[in-house]
Amino acid sequence: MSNEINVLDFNSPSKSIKTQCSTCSLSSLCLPIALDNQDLDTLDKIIKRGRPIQKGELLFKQGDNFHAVYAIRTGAIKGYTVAASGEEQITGFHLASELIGLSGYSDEVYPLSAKALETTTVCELPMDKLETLCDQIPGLRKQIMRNMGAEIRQDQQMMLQLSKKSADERLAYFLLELSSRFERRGFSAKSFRLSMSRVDISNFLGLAVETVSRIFTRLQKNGLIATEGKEVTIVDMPALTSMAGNPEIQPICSQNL
Amino acid sequence: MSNEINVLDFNSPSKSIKTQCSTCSLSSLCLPIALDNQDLDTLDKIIKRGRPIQKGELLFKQGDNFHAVYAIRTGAIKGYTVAASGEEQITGFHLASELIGLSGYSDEVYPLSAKALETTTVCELPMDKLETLCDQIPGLRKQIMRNMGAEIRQDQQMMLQLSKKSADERLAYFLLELSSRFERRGFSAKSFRLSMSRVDISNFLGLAVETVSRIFTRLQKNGLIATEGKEVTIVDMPALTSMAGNPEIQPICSQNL
DNA sequence: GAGTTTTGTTGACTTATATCATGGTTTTTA
DNA sequence: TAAAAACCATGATATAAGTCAACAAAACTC
Repeated sequence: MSNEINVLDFNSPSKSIKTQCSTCSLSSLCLPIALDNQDLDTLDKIIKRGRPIQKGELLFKQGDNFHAVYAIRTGAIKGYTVAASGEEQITGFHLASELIGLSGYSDEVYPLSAKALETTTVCELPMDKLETLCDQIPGLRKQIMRNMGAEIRQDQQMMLQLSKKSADERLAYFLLELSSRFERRGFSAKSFRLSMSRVDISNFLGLAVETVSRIFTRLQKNGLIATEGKEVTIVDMPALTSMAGNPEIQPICSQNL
Repeated sequence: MSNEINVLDFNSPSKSIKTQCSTCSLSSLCLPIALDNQDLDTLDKIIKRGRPIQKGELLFKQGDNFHAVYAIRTGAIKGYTVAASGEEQITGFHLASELIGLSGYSDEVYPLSAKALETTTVCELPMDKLETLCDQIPGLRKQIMRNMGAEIRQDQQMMLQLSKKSADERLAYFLLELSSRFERRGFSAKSFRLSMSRVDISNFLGLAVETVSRIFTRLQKNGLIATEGKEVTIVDMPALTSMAGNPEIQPICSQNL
């Protein structure tokens, strides 16, 4: 079973484990970007590669003890917070090569839950080990702090979207932002699959599902996009961009959180 | 002039500088919380204490080269991002003992501007020096990462507010959150001065000024608060709390960003 | 692969909040 | 300290987006 192979990988000699990270197609996007071979090797040793988590399963739950951060290898994760009153707010969608969980750092517990949108595999970085490494490898510490900085920047960008932009602008922004993230990963910027439901999108954007649905329909009628279920094709990129109101889409950064 | 005295302080022998941090009334809230005397001393040496900045002055500007983070000693700062389209979004108000600027870490430039809401004094922590210290003092590194984690958590909390809560709930939340931050600093939780304008509040909360104004008036009529200009007194704390919809106000953390 | 559940679309109607307009305060500046 | 500017309050009106309702189309499940 692949499960056992993973476990074996984890316990095999460092050389073969190192191959894992250094041959990983995400290596230029994921954490090790600034690390030399020896540091990579050291990092490799602490990474746990477990069985894939299925759609709907939780990677961690709001309030859980903060014990690890996760790098997504394949699949997609949604992060969401639940208010005391029960309202849920999706705080972000996380794709392959992105890190999730660092916000647990401040409180020793995760302030959000993370749920798989499809079958997903992750690299688990246990905090106790990562802490030690951070103090040994300055490059790693920097990389992680950059990551956190990027998340702050992005969340604040989202605050602007939520409080100042119209429904149209928000959805256009959402599509463009996804497009740019797929492109960075070597996928098509024009055609991709939305792994999240319309409900998830509407929740994330602070809109009603019906509104999102209507905008999707209108975008199609106006020839800006084409959709077939969850498959989206951007037909008129300039028009979509102008509809988003000239957004700053991910202004260069080592990580898209 | 006080300006020169500050410069002198900065260049005086370490013992006297150390006194600065260790006698600072904010020391239990600010960065050094987890540091022993020797580490405190080391940290002290890199801190620049410049002249106060006046109301309306910028501490740094969006796009500026990221060269320092700032701990606020007295006064208040607003942080805000400006979209390409010109809309401004206030991302947070920062009070004494809080840190600002860490989000610049990811991009080498500040992704927001920071403007003084009143005359404000800050401790400047130059990044080049702070970087080095982070690699020498694990406690300092942890403290800063906690800080960043807290800011992420808080921004995501704000996303929920902006996308799921009514105008009433947002304003109630805002007042309670400020109240709790003042209390942590040893000030009254019931009575405090809003250093920001109604326009700033409305911008932060994603509302029109008029809406904020009306809610202030209504809260007074209903006996939940009393106001006199920018002075606010919370009269019926339970009612205000229930109006906010049982929010989680700052669930314990070493830093309020 | 028929039935059940979830997800998505569309229309009619409502509502919370924005906008516009005006006047009164407070603060700043000259 | 008078004039200007910025800030705050309140009413009347408009509108973007929410809610409710009904149905269509996927996606599970037994």
